[in-house]
Amino acid sequence: MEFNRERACTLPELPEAETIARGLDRALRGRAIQRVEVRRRKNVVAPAGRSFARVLEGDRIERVGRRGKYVVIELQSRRRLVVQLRMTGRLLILCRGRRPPTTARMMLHLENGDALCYADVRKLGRVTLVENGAWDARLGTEPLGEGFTVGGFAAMLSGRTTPIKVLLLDQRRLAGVGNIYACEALWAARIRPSRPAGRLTAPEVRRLHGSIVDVLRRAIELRGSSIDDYVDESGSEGGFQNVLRVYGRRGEPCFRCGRSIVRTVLAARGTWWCRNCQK
DNA sequence: CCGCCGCCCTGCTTGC
DNA sequence: TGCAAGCAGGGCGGCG
Repeated sequence: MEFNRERACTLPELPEAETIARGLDRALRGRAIQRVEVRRRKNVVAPAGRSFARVLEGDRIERVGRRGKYVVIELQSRRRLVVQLRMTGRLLILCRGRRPPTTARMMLHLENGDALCYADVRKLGRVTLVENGAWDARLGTEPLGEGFTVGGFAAMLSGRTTPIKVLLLDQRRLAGVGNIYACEALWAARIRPSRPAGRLTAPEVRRLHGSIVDVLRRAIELRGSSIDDYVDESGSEGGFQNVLRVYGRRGEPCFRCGRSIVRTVLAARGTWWCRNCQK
């Protein structure tokens, strides 16, 4: 593994969810679900009074997409499987006959003999079966969607005293940015993570908006960041961990000014930044 | 509406 | 060397 820095977890965020969703869409489009195996009930959520397995069996996967950090498996019945990977969740395609890992929590056995496996060492993730209607009402703007404008972003920050980094992590405002990409975007925009959100100047807001979009796009191109746990649907690591500018780099020189990167804690999250060039 | 805290979890790191 | 405690952290429910 090339990434060998101080311990900092990989949390599947928007670019990782996007990479997984694209891979699953290619592999699973049109496949029928023959049998559903729930290996750990707590990681699976069904609508009240419904059996998760019974509802899904016989349905067909129409496409796989993403919303924020969630992977969304859309079914022919108009139902959806919403997968929240949290810290260590993985969605893996197991080719016919391949044994699932011991951390497998849920399996969809498909008609061609392959299986989709939800695995999760720490058991914090969830697979939720959604019957119909909007499930994502509490999720905010998609940072790579048309709705994410400089003006909209400025309005989101306006009057808020919350540290800007805490606001970037709030999924009800912006859906998909997690700890890695919040740190990276703030470094790129030269903004101190603890700055009250509402006090950013207009040029800073514009810069940060651009950095968020840029960092997420580049991370998707490199198929996400793999630090501890993240792998895509085929078990391959991403490449963005090799181009991180601040995340996990405590004590190492800033790529811009050469000063030592520091780690502080903000809203109980490790925060890496440069004291000299992030103002 | 807002902010804060504890919980869920396991594995790695730290300290004695 | 061994073992226990501490830490990591996204989302959510509860509280003030």
